[in-house]
Amino acid sequence: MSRRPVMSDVAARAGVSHQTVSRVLNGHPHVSPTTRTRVLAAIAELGYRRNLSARVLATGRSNVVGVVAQNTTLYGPSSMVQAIGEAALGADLSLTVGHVAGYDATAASRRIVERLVQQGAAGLVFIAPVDAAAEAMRLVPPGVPIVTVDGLPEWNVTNVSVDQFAGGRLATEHLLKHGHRTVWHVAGPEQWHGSRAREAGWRSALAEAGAQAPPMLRAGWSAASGYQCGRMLARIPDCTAVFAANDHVALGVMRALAEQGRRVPQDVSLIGFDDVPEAAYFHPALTTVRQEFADVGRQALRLLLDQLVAGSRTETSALVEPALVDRDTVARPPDRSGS
Amino acid sequence: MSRRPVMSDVAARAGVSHQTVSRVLNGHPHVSPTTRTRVLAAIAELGYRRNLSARVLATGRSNVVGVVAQNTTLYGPSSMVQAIGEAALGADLSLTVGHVAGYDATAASRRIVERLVQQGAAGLVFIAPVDAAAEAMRLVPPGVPIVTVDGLPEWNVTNVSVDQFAGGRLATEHLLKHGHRTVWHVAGPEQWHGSRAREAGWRSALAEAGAQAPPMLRAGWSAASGYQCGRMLARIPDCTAVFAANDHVALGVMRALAEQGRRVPQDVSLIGFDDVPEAAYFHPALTTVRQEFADVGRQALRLLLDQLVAGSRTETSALVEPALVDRDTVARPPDRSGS
DNA sequence: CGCTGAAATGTGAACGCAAACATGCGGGGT
DNA sequence: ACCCCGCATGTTTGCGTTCACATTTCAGCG
Repeated sequence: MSRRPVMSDVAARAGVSHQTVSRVLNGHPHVSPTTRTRVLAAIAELGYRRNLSARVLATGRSNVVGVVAQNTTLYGPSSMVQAIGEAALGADLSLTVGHVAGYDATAASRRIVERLVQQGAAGLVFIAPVDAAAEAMRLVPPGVPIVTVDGLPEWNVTNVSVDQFAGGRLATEHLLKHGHRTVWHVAGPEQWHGSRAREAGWRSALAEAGAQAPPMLRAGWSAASGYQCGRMLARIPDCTAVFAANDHVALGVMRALAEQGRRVPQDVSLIGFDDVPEAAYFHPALTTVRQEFADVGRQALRLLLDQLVAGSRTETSALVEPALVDRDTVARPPDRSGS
Repeated sequence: MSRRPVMSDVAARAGVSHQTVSRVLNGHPHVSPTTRTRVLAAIAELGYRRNLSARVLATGRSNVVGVVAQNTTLYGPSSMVQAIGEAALGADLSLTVGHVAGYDATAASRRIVERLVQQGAAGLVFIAPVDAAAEAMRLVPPGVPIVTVDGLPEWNVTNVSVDQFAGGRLATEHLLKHGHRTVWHVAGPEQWHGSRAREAGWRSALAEAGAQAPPMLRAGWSAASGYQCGRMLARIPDCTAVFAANDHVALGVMRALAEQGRRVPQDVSLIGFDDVPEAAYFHPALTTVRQEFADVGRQALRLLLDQLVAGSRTETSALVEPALVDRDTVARPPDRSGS
């Protein structure tokens, strides 16, 4: 018989009933040690694996949590997925990650959510830095707990994000503190909640210092788009301080600046966001605002777990504080007056 | 009733039998148009989703493929996972990704494989750039198709990888062609098959050109480790050409070189590997060997699909050719003789 | 007008497991 | 000696679906 062995095969081999096998498998009490070892031996000999579908069907419970993620090639999202994965393993949960492809995020998200729900996912984590996820979230049946990462407060679900507003302020204040009159901002894609929050933080810090906000440039998350913006900035003599959407954008800006002969940080100060591992090795080493992505992932899973045991959706939230990492790309502005 | 609706609920509502509902759901013939629309309406009204566990249990078939991946925060692995995910969505397969955490790769891989098998995965993709995966692979029951990515030929399973040996040769030859007497190599972690293959390619090209291989330095994949190696290299006046394990290592090397006042490419030529998106914006722009990760992912899924329809394991393999991307970090060696 | 057969629909079982309930067995208290 | 209780184990049922087969309906044809 080449068919995969089932519980009754094991039972027959061990000379017990299938229920005893079940008990051994689930660590139930009231199984004598000798029987247990006999059953275990039979399992090993047959190479038996229990059928999870049957188990889920019988119990009505599944310990798989679904993750809906997109842009998983980016450092942030991939770090979070990784962290969620590790945390899940620790909590004895299984993880199904749906990777939303780029072309049609809404349709793809839907399909993925549909699959996850049909699979009986016990809970869902949405890495939802853009609005596309919100719509797919509505497909989730009411009973299933949800946690969003980088979601919006008005979605009324448990959410965890880095406090990007605070991060934007931090970056801007740091530059201001060095004596820059104002700070330019190369923002990330406007669909991303994080970009908007950072922008708001930037404006807030500027306003608080009584500085006027220069026009904002719009980049993507890529070095390429940063480079484009950098070429513009390099032509603006007034521009002595730049807050970039993320580290890769900062890299692009830095490159463009260098090509135009503007030195960082002597002529222009620059600050990034994320603190990707290689940022410390840019030339010069990038001053940036660090996001603890792994921490976000862990908290997300913890909040999901809370809901799982509570048995219903709640709406607590967590904010992770970013931290400034001071390296070599921020200095005092060039002394224009020659004092 | 707050219980999730099941097929018979839909059937009752539509005034048909549960089997007719099933037929509609599965697109079977012999259902009259009017009944079909009635059933569809009932499904919509009730918000019915079919229970995938029950379906898998009944059919014995599952259309989920498992992916076992590690180091998913790295650009390469994450790109491949993403590509596999997109391809799977296109083939109407569901993907369960197990992310192996760093600390104990072997144990974690095992647990993940175990889960995937119990879940009834139809096939498995192992992103197996290190040996830890091989052991976990043995846990997979014989009937389940396997494809490895970056696996070893001696594992005797279908494998797809980038031809890293060719890549190593490509890089080395490119430097040699510019007149360098020899090429230094900062290698990646020796557990990774890719590192070893690149190293072999490097040695092969050197031997073919009659150049003597200088001692090899060992880095990780990180810019930090590249920096450490770069500090050594910067002190060696003979060293005019360096082939780095990957782009981030190259970045670290470049940084160390710059700190010691050795210019790239005037004093030292440098070549990376991978072509990460930001490599073009390093300063100077990095010459590198491009790996088409997405292509690898797609091919992996295609080969798995082939096995799925064939119904058994096969041992075909695919090799993806890397390509040299010529940018600004390679030049002729400095003219020592002063000619 | 009744017969044939295909189309449309229904019925019962099976998938592999766990939960609830049932049974047998032995030992301690009175 | 009796009963009761707790441990170890077996039996039955049901989870939600699909599959194989049974049944009904209805059109077409001799």
